[in-house]
Parts: sequence; C-alpha cells; structure tokens
Amino acid sequence: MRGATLLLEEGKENVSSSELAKFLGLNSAKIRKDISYFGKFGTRGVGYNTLKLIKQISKILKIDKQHKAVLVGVGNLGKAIMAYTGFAVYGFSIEAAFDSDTKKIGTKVNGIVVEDITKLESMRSEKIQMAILTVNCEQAQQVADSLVSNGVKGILNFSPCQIEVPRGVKVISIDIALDMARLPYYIPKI
Amino acid sequence: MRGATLLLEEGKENVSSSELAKFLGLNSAKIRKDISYFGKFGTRGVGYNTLKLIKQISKILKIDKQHKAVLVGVGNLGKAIMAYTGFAVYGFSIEAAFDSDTKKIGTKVNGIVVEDITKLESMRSEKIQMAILTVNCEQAQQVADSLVSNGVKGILNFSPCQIEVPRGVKVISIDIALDMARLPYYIPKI
DNA sequence: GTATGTGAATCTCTTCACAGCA
DNA sequence: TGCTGTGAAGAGATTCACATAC
Repeated sequence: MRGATLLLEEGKENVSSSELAKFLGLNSAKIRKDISYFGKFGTRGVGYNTLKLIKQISKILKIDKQHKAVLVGVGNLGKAIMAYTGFAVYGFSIEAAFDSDTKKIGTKVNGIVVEDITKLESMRSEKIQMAILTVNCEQAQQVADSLVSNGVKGILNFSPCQIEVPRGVKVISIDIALDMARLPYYIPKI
Repeated sequence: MRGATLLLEEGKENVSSSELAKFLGLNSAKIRKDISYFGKFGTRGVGYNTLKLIKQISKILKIDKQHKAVLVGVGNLGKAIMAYTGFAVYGFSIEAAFDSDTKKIGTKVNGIVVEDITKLESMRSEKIQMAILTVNCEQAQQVADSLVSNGVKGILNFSPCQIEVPRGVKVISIDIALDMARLPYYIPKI
C-alpha cells in the first residue's frame, strides 16, 4: 500500500474509488489497486461499504486494537503530546511518562505522574510496545536503547537526529524543523 | 530532487557520494544524480566540498536567508513549538503569536505577547510569508484563509485536517497521530 | 587511483482500459 | 448501467557502469 491513508466521510453507506480519489487527490485506479493488494473488499457497480473498508484498513494497519505507549522527555513538546487527544482515534493511550529532570519527576502532567527515566524497567509489567521519544539529540540514542531493552518495538522519534535500533524495531521520525525547512523552496521570490 | 535531505558531518572538508549514501541509507548514484540536477558541485577523485555543498543546498531550498513566521493557536503544541529552538538552524524565527482565547491574549509565551487572532492584519507590516498553524480542525480553514489574505505564502499545518489554499500558497501538513498510526503495522504479533 | 557526472538499463509505481460482476 | 478488479502500457525513479577529470 503506497497509497495515502483514507479519511472517510462518515454517514455514507458506500464509497466509490473515484470519490476517495477525488478526496485524496489521486487517480481512482490507484485507490482500487492499493485496496486490492489486501483483498476484494468492494462490490462491482456499488463501491466499497464505508464501515467495512474502515475496519479492514484498521485491521491491516493493526489499529483495530488498543495500543499502550510510554512517553520519554516531558519538555514542552512532550507535554503537548500528552495533552493531545488526537491519538485516541487510532486507539493509542499514553500510559506513563519519564524524564531525567528531578524537578519534573513526581509532578503530574495530564493526570500522569512523571517517573524517573532510570526506572524505565517499570514499564515492563505493562507489556508496552510503543514509545514516543521527545528528548534532545544527545539523549535520544541512549533512551532508545533502554526502551528497546524494555520491550519496545516501535518508536515515534521527535528528536532531530537518527537513532539506531536492532532489526525488528521500527522507528518513525518526525523532524518538525526539517519539515518547515521545505517550505521556503515553494515560495517564489523570497 | 527526490533524494533525502542531507545531514552532513561537520569537520570534514570533503564528503563523497558514497559516504553520504551510507549515512542516508541510499545508493551513491542516487546522491550524485540528485545533486547533479542542480549543477556540478563536486570534484572528480575528491568528492564534494562539505561547506560548499551545504551552502548550495541551503540556497536551493532557500533557507540561506532568515525567514520570519507567525504562529496561530497557542495551545500546548503551539507553546511547545514556540519554545523549540530547532527552527533557528534553518533560519526561521517566530515573530508573533495569535490566539482566539481571551485568557491567553496578552500573556507572554517565550518572550512573545500573544495577540488577538482578529488582529491578524497587524502582521502585514512585517512582510511575513510563513505561518505555523496549531489550531483545531474547526478553525483551521478559516484561519488559513485569513493568513493567506494577509500575505502568507507558506503554511506548516499541524491540524489533523485538510485545508484549501489558492494557487501559489504551499501547505505542508503534519498529522502526528497519523504518523503514529503507521507504527503498529510494523510490529509483529500485536 | 579515486570519485564525479551521466547515458543506458532496470526496476517500480501509476494510469489506462476493459472484462466481469452486481 | 455503474463500479470493481486487474492485465497491459506508460511514466518515473533507481541503479548500473563507465568515460571523464582530478
């Protein structure tokens, strides 16, 4: 699936590939082909059952179940993410937060008590497989190593640096500044 | 240029395409081809002068000059971004912040006084061409329209919804939750 | 010798176009 | 009739491989 993720208008029982294509700014054949890689979900002459399609895609992306995550680095960005409600849509919940700053440890952020980063192994009992990394570049690799050794299999990395992880662990990196840096390119006569 | 952005190890006078490729996890021919689209910056038998290459890429991406930006939506994420120092590397500076919440208007965040969103036209005098949008979905389109009518040509959109802008205006959207949603797919047996 | 710059070959992704089915 | 599902065609991106320059 190279295609984009779907954002379906709710309330319609069926949706056609051309409607989806229009909405996403893509070719309808691409939509059909992408979906077809995972099976035959549609009905000829009708389209795709909206609810069924959402469920199928959720299953494929494995977001049909709840996922627990921990957050490491309770700075401004970390706090913003902890307060962000948008994760719930995809079944994510932040179960614990860690930081190395003694001033932050013990304080409550969004109902979660910030724990000492050296006590990361406390997350083990929860069988948490995902982590959000909002520490600075210097700490990122070390924290990632620690997360992996405590059972984390997926990391959403907000630090502006590359981190190395063993096979079987997935890192998705978001560098906000780098995304912003792409903007001037498109602006004529700056 | 379909290739990735470069993160050069400083301190080395020259860097070869194969070194860059290794660092970025790409093929060296791709690096050379991508760079060649913009000119002949290298020296055969030697490689690319590191500093010169950085300067050339900065020029191409137009991040060789300072860029002023405004931020709209001083929530958790907005505050986090205002406090974030990583933008400076690419020459960005946040000059003003706006919000619709009367409790926030007039307060100081990171040295910047939060202004009333209805007074957005005050940014005109500064000739600001870029904006960071950290409002919710409901306000996003309306704010974007207002930004555009006040001269903004590039928007970094953090709201989890699509916004429409006229030709000549570029939007780069970052949906943190959507990025996170890609993670479980890569994790075996969840 | 070493590494760029680039045509040619290859591979991948996208779109076309239509048979097949509701 | 209308829309899916999919081979075939087309477009685009990546890699190969080597002449060229330092």
